[in-house]
Amino acid sequence: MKKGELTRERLLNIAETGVLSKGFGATSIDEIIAEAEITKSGFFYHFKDKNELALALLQRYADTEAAIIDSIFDRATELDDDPLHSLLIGLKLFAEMLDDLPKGHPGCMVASICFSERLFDDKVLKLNRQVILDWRVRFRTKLEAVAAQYPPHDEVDMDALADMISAVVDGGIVLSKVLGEPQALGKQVMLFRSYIAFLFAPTNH
Amino acid sequence: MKKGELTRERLLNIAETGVLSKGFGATSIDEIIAEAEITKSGFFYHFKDKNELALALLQRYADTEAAIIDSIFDRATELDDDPLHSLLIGLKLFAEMLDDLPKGHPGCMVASICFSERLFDDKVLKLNRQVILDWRVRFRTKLEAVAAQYPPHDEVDMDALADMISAVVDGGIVLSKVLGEPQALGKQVMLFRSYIAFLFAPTNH
DNA sequence: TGTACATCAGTGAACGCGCGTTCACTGATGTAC
DNA sequence: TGTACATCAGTGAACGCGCGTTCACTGATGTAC
Repeated sequence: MKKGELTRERLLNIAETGVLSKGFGATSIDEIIAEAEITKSGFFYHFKDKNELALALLQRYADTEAAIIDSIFDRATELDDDPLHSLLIGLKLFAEMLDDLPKGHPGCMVASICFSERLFDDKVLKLNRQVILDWRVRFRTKLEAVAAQYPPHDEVDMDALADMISAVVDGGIVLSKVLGEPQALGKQVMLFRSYIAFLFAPTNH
Repeated sequence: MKKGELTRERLLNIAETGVLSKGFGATSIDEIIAEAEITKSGFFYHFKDKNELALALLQRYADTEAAIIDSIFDRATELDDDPLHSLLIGLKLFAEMLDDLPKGHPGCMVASICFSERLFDDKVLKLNRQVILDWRVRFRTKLEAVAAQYPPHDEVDMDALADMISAVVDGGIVLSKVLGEPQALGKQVMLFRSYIAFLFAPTNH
């Protein structure tokens, strides 16, 4: 990796922790460059303005999160190839991973951006939307595979059900942060898992 | 109501819509006073600084939300005094109310404050925590009444289950805002309701 | 292998605007005697 | 009923700081011939 890319990456790392803990508006460029030990003009060499920083930040965040989720659920499929069981295993692994983060999940970029909308241009807002929609597709596929084999015991909108994982994670992050209880997030994911288990439970016959 | 209280209330209303749509940091005093048609010093006559505004805003928000929730669930108890049925009715009424809000739920004050922590002093953060804990107690009581009569079919942490309504609402608000789908929030509440129905479903015997 | 030029990865100084906050003052309303 | 004073609900002007952004410049590295 070239020198410039390294600096850029360092700037993104510092910005990320700032944004996730304090929000985007409260994370100033001055603060980022102070920690990165670079001048302000150096920052603007890498990002033409703050919007471009937000875009890069969100993009990177979405990519790494997606990779983590995929690896977890791939592992779950390795352990059991039944769609329902592998989904339940995946959700448990996911919850455990969230619990193992030493200081709790650092917060969700999507929600963070969502609550300071006005500071961003259309590109950022569209990408934010896309991130949620990607999660929807990702889980919808799994849920449909489950539903094909285990008919659900309640009429549910599959898109909404797929979105529920995003909602529970985002809501769980809020809980964790506000209460100061890092394990709150993992517990919420386990409750969602419990719901999935009921919804698709095999009928005894 | 005296003249001063009226102005104060107007300031709070304007500030509230600002904070809920754009976040606290992005809602400036200049903007609030412009809409209220008052001078800046007039604003500082009512609130000694921006933190005091946040505190008043959060307090008022929590109170009115609590009143709405209580009236909905009181109504539900009127309709059916069985604890499970009344909870399910209450959740349905709640979801319908959320769907009927013309532009969707304006956003959650708690989450909004949560994502710009650093701008607030301890008082505000403590109150934010208290609001979540109040919701916990409120729902925990209902859930325990249900559990006493209908043993749950899964071992669940009652506090976490009570918190789940907060998580689902906050997460649902994020979904609604980011996707631009106002009905997303109501759907999430209905999914939570579906979970409650499974969890406490009477056993056929 | 040496020179000329281009690109990379920044520096340093300045700017202007918006923001929260302060402070001395004021006209209208309420209260005491 | 009239006067004196106090409180209420603000006004108007100024301040200083931090913020995002710009612009002219520069030393180090890479590339062409």
